[in-house]
Amino acid sequence: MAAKAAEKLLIQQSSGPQSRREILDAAARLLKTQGYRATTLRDIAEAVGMKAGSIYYHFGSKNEIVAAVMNDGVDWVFEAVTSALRDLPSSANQREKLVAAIAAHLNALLEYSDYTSACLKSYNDAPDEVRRAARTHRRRYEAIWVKLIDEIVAAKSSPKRVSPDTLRRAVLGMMNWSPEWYRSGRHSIETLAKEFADILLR
Amino acid sequence: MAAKAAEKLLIQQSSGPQSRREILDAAARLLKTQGYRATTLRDIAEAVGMKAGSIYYHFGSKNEIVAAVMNDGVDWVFEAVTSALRDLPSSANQREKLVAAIAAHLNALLEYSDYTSACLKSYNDAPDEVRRAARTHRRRYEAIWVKLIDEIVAAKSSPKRVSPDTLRRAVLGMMNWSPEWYRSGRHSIETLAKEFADILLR
DNA sequence: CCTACCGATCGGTAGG
DNA sequence: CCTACCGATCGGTAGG
Repeated sequence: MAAKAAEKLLIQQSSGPQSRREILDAAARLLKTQGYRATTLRDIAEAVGMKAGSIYYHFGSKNEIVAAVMNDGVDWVFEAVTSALRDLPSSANQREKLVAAIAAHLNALLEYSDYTSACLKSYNDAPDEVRRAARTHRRRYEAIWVKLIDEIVAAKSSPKRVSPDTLRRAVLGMMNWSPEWYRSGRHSIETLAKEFADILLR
Repeated sequence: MAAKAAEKLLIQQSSGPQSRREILDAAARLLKTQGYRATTLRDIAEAVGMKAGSIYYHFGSKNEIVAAVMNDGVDWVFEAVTSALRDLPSSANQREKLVAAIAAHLNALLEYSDYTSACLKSYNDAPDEVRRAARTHRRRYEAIWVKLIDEIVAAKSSPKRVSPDTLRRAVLGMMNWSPEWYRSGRHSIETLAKEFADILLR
């Protein structure tokens, strides 16, 4: 009896880890456009062809889904920028490093990763419990920019009288504001990265 | 009978325009911290010591309140930047104009106007009907920055190879991202404005 | 993984 | 300006 019930469950559900990822993909896509409050479990369920209650077979709560999306989103852009810097020749100068980092960040945010843009869009509206979970990831990512900008300032490649904190906040602001105006196809991320670097460097 | 009912109404309500403005003030304060979806009519009503249904004595809908806040918020920062530029001596150079405009914008966004920050926070989550109403105001405001940045680029005071569009989006991004990290008292808007201008100018 | 449902809350309305 | 209420919708649960 119990075995038969278990068998029935196996037929009704898709392969476990796969639908988990499908749910996160759908949630990321909805979160990046609608934000935390407007994205309902019913929206997510419908996007993956499920009923609302079935989501709880894969996740314990809406916030667990949102937290997973946000953490993955930060980790994704962390990996993108880290590997972009790692792939640079050791002869690369400050400007080339900065352009590579900006391009990788913009690419994750604007083209590649619904997860990264979902995090940016939803972070401030998510409850404290979710934000606390994401904070560790965010700090790890921001450390990349602290180091990069500090190096630039130390090498006197940045404008005089501008503190490292302000310079870092400026570049993050320029980049993270871009979803407000960027249109895929109409703008080139490589060109934007070079322009942003030209603004920031002396 | 009808006169007596009207008299009773007059006793129960505060003076009309005043509570209208109180409602908008409360809505602006809630919208700037919680955003469009999380700000409920019950929140707004409670903040002004009313019951939820009574709000409809002053406004036709939640969206009417939100639209009024957003339009006022853009008009406020428009006036702040316009008068800051007007008050400059005619001998003012590009850098002084840019610093004045940035300081006025940051001041409205970070210190003075709940309405301006409410608009920034809520615009993307508000329904189309509200955004359409605000769009006219936003375009009028953005025209200030188009003109200012175009003048700077024409005077060759900006970095080479950076288009006016990108330079304008960069400064707006730097400024509009500031609510993410700015802490009143710990940062000086005057200092920030000068640093931002130093980043943007050659 | 679905059906059926719960309590809470939302924007808004009727009637006074 | 309040009381009392409406239909819709939310996150979440029980039971299969």
